[in-house]
Amino acid sequence: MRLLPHPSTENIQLTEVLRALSDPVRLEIVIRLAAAGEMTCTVAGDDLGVHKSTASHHYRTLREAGVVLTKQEGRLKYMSLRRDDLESRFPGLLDAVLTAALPLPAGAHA
Amino acid sequence: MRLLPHPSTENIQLTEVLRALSDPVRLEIVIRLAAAGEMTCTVAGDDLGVHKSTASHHYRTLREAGVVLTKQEGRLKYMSLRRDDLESRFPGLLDAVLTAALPLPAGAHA
DNA sequence: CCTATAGTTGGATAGTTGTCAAACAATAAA
DNA sequence: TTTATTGTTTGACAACTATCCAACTATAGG
Repeated sequence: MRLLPHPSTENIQLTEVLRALSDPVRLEIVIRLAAAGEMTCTVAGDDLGVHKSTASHHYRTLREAGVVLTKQEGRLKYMSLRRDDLESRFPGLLDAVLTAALPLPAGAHA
Repeated sequence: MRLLPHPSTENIQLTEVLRALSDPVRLEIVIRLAAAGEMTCTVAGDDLGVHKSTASHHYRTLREAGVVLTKQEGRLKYMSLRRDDLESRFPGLLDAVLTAALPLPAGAHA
């Protein structure tokens, strides 16, 4: 099992995180990771409407911004949200973005 | 007093807000507005290290993203954060960004 | 070894962005 | 009316971005 290069928690920059999340394709990937937890690039990038190489660039952007953690096992690469790291660095930020991005669950009352 | 064109609250888009906030110069402007409330463009843009025309473009970006409200009085333009609009549209988002962007106040205990 | 799978890399391209400089517009004040 | 102030617009330009396609790498399985 190999870990790809990532920024350390204290080196995650706010503007880079915001920028990473500001692209609709990347935001969708983050939403999927939030809902399903760890998943391979293929699954995360399924039906995104972009070429696989484009998706690959987005994976890298998310990883380099410190939003996701990527580890390789065999020929698969697993991505997951760095929830704890982001929460400790920027409390409430990821939750606020996910709340804003997700449709309100059915049955939720205002 | 004239109001410049702004997106309505329900038309504020998450990705556009995130993108607007992802530039260091614009984030600094937002931080100043959060600290001092309404202020003129000149004051908001003082010592940003960019040309005034560059700052002007950033004002427009913030306005068009729905982050700030701009009204003209005489030859001055006053900008203010659309805190309530952003809070109702994306609860907790602006606060999380400001908390992340601001240095911890002296005397605050972890 | 051969083939399929998973994902990255590099090239090309079209569009966007941040920046400055210079000119402009609009209001206020002398 | 003339001048100063406030901010925008336009043009230019370099840098960056999102995208696709084709080629590539690496691992797994026959």
